[in-house]
Amino acid sequence: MDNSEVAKRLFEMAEMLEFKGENVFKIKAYQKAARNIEELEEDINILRQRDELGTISGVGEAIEAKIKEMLDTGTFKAFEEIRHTIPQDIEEIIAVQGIGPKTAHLLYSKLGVKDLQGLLKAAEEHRIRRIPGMGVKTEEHILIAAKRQLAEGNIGRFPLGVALPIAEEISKKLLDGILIREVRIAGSIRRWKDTVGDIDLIARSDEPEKAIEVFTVMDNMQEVLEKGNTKGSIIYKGNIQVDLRIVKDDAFGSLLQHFTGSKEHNVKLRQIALSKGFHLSEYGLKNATTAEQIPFSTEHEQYERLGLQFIPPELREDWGEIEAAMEKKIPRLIEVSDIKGDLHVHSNWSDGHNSIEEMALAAKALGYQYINISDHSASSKIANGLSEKRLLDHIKEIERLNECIEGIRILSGTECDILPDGTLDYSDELLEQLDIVVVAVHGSVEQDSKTMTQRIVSALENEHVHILAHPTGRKFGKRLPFAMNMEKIMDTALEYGKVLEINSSPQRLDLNDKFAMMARERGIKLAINTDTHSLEQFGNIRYGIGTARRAWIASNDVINTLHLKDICKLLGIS
DNA sequence: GACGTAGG
DNA sequence: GCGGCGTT
DNA sequence: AACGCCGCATCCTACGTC
Repeated sequence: MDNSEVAKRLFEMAEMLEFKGENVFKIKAYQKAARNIEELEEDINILRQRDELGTISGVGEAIEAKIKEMLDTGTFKAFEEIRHTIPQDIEEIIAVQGIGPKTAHLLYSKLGVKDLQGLLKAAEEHRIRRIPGMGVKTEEHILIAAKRQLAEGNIGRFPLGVALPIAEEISKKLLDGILIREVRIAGSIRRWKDTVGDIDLIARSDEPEKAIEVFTVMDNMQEVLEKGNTKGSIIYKGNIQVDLRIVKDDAFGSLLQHFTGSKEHNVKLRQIALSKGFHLSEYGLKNATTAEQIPFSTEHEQYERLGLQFIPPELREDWGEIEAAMEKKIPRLIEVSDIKGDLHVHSNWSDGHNSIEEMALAAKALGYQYINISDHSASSKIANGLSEKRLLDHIKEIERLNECIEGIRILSGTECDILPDGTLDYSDELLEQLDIVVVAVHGSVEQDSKTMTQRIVSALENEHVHILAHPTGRKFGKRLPFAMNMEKIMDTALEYGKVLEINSSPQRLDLNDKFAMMARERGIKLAINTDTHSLEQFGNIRYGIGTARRAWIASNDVINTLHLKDICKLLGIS
């Protein structure tokens, strides 16, 4: 077992103890030990060999013995014993809105509820309201929440590309009335996380209660979860939860910061505040001795008061940004306006909707200096991929257009399939005639890790290749990432000077934040492209930029921030 | 007012 | 359950 | 050195129910 597996077991143990209603501090002790093991630099097996398990903070006599047992046998007795006393599907019950470990345990011990179906039945038969402590309202809520949980297509998290447009739509509607002056999207959407659990909004209003009221009766509202003085919570069309929070204007910055999170970032900020003698909350700082409240109308002021440089929302994950901000070492992150061209664009020659000319003019209108028309290659039959002959015509057409369109350079490219054996879909002679060669895996996506890795490595070794598009192939709700060894692929990309793509399509966002960070740390250059198939999809660039910012990426890590002249020089384009 | 749940 | 503290 | 005692709580807040 490695560190994370040991930590996971300890976390599970804590959860089970919580369900059992064990001593809170005991639960916390397990969680603390697990957290510290997770963050450990060294391999726990090596610590064990040196008999230094006890030096891990939070690991005492009892947990040390359990870790040893785990390292030897893969589990420990106390874990197995307690597991048999707890129903298997308890997690799906705790996942129901409004039910936590205490209620789950109560329902189990009094009614024998051990899975979602049982919960539904208990609610329908009105058995829940008879338990002391539970009432009619609680039962009604459980019934609705359990049904929602069981509903078809309930996936829990939503791709950012689904949630953000809904958040924008709701924000606009809320601003229609006169009660609400300003709405801001907060939470994980504001941090540009690739999937989000809910939509978090904050607003400014002189009459918070009325504003919340308006929110809870808005169009497409399906269910009201909460309606208070400063906060409302609804289920919106599409089964997505939306929370709205309102505070007075003077604390708007504090609220925005709080509701943007992440939770881990907030906890750390609050610890810093404590060390300076303050309590931090969504209302601002409170002097620990005098209880004086200090609200902040902007996030900038609040960070500054804590002795920190301003931290962009995308970095607020407790991935080292707070330490960097203390030393004033937050980098200047890439922005949409840094992008000078799009290197992955489709036209109606393959599966795009618009002509090359239309795409070029749209890009020019965005202020781009160049686009790479990268239509599919012959093997992508469904995508109307270009035969060798059609590719030659494609090249000629681009030549012709470049002569008559001013103000933007159309690069002649391809999105060439990497065939299952690692060879490319076009001959080297043909690839040589192109300005930019983008390669990607499309078919045979089920290959095992070794084969897939070698397939991509072979492609990257080809001297004509410039960019690997959507490297992991994932598509939200449709396809998991390929089985592949990303380390090896990155090693190869670095060795051969190849560029990895951050594909901005909101169903892909591939590379994701973590892999993009890994690439940046290794010094691999990136390209942030839209993979657009229509004029509107150029707008997806914001998703790719958001992902890049989460990876701490700066303008100079990305090749399509270069001016036309410089990118031509870099890629050897005449 | 206590408790449980949920939110970042 | 951990770990710092005072006590023996 | 061994033992028992006791505070701890990754932070701070809102809402609904009983």
